[in-house]
Amino acid sequence: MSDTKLLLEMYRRLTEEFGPTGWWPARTPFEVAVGAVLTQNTTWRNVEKAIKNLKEHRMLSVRALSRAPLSKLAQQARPAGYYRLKSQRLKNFVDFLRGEYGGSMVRMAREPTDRLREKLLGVTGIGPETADSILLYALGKPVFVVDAYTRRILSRHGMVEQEVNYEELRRFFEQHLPRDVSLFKEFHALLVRTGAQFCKREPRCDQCPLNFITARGASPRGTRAK
DNA sequence: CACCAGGCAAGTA
DNA sequence: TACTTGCATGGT
Repeated sequence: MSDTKLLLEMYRRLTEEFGPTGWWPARTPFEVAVGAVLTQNTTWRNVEKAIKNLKEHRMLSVRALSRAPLSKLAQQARPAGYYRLKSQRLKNFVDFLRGEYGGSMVRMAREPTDRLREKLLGVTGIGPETADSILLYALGKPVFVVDAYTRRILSRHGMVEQEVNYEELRRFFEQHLPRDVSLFKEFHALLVRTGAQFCKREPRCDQCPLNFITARGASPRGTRAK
């Protein structure tokens, strides 16, 4: 089976299992970007608390985040973990957004995707996954987001090498899938959902909707991605 | 109690 | 370039 067919079959089964996820949950593109920073190496559950704090203190806007003292921002970001780092990273992003695009996500979205991606990666605290999450989920650009679960799931099923780097894995999806923003959004969300439920340190591959993949040297038991 | 979560940058050799 | 370490709360 071709990689394309296999990926689409994975997607079909995951959709069948979980239905549409509707990810990313946020009211505005800016809120997506804030969430993307806060969720670095952190469960969404903890991020929700931080977002809620920011909302309750009316700090979830470009202006408010820009004006707020770092210490106050850090206080609200606390439940998301790494809060001193992340509050500074939010500041970095907002400074960038204001400096380059007058604080407008809409204006930022007009930048050609490749160039914008490079510029986002230049902001301290925004790495590949955070940049791509902003591009895809906040701005609707056709960029596939890769994360730890994506790598773990694909390598465990023998579809890529375990040591595949971020760019290679991203290209794998973008080359083998139709260039469809809704598909990219939903597929990545489903991979995370599946990973979180079935692919943790004690994998439950017998219950995983992806366990139909057996013909590619899959070694689902005991293989840890890290 | 130990371990880990949807990363990232900075330091070392 | 390749590897290591710090960052931090909250859930299991």
